[in-house]
Amino acid sequence: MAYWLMKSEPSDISIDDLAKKAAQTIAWYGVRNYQARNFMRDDMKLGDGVLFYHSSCAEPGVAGIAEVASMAYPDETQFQPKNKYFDAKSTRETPRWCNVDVQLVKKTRLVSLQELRDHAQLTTLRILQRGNRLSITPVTAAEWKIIFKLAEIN
DNA sequence: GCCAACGTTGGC
DNA sequence: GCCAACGTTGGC
Repeated sequence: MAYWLMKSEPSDISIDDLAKKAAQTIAWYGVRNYQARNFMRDDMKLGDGVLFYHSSCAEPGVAGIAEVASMAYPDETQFQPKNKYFDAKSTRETPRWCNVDVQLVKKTRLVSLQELRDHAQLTTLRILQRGNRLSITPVTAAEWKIIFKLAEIN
């Protein structure tokens, strides 16, 4: 079992939006970075743990726990000409982009970016590294355990 | 809105 | 295949 941190802009899809979806599940569409895509396509497995992270907002941080709910499959938005994620170079025969489904496990208190930064044992967390912009990053079991516990403290 | 950091594109 | 220009990300 692997663990991941997945960024979402709450103005697009927040943890509360996810909670309102059918089966509290969404397709993680819109990833247009090869490294992030490869994580979904090559490494994600059903049941992998996901830290649902709010980015580009007033209070960036981990907002809840989710899990990988499907294996990767073609991202539908790449085929939709009016969609902002449309990719003219992608075809049904050889799709370029894929996504997994992500299902909410539970909303937690917000574990802020600052709190993550301040934690002595989280200095290795990928999103805290200088210049990291990847929207999907692996999380170690040790990091997961720490953040999971932090989120539990209400 | 700024800006640092990084990824992608495309001319050569 | 190099690399300058450009676009995007995301915290502040």
